Amino acid sequence: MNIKQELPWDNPRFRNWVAVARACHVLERTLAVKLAPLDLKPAQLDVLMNLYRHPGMSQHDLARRLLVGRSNITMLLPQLEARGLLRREGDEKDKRVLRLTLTEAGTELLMQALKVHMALIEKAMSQSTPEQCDMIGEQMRKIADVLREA
Amino acid sequence: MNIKQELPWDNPRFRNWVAVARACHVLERTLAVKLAPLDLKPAQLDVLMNLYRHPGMSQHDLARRLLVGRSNITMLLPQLEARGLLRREGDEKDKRVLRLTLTEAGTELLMQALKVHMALIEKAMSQSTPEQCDMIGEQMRKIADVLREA
DNA sequence: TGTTTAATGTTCATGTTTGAACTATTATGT
DNA sequence: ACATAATAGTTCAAACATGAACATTAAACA
Repeated sequence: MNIKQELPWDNPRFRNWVAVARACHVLERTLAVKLAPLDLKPAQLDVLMNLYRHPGMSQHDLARRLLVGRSNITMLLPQLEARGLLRREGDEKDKRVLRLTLTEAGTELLMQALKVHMALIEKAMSQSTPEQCDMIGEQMRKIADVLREA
Repeated sequence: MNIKQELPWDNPRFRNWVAVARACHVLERTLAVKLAPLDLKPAQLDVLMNLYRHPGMSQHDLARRLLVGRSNITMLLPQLEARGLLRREGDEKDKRVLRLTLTEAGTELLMQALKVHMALIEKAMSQSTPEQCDMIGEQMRKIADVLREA
């Protein structure tokens, strides 16, 4: 039983990744608080953002983009649909799929939420130079790619 | 109604932060899968890690470190205690607080889990140079600091 | 064509997270 | 000392996420 392996805390990659995870966590929690006045949760904002950028998405596509299960989407959408923020319409060619689109009200609310989200991110990343910021984004995209193959 | 504000997707800080959040999400999900053989969830691993580094912590301190509510800790600990991974002992001086420490078995399991966690992080960050990696960690710590005051 | 396989979305049972109300204990202030 | 505040931990109900099993529809292929 070799307990005395090299401890991760001595490893820069480990320590630095822990910092990434913490920053993510803190920002997510802060965002939840700031979105509360709009009666919107971060997960719901993610839905609206994706529908704005990719109108006509299926629920399956949305689930894959959000990295959650399909059932999660099924549970999530009715609330938003009931609030008139999005529409679900059956696809003509493939009767299995439901096509998702934002309504006017959904777009409107999204824009308000984006102001909040944007302001928070601006504040968070205001310490980084544009070059640092771009480098971070580049590395993170690589990480996501590497892991999706894992 | 000025819908045509500058859209966040044109903003480098926004796009890059989205990449950070995605990378975090993917790594967390992957970690959950890889920890499954040890019958351990990421949240539980976080507990063990913190107790290893800060033996004798109170539940309140642990909750603050993990950025979760106190009740979460109350729900989380009994499972780990029942598995003999940690001990909860009342403080002598302040009868309100419970002091937490890892058992031998807890330390043992933690070491195994850390190997898994470490390997995953190594793989994820293998694309970054040490300088890039340190820079990322540094920026993320700044972000956490900035937001905790928000 | 007819049969098998795969894909989409839903349902449901399970486990997790959260915040508010509560108990017990300690600190503060008069 | 005594009343008031604050703190540590628990309980509980509600919100949320997850994965397996299911129904419906489409694709593959014999």
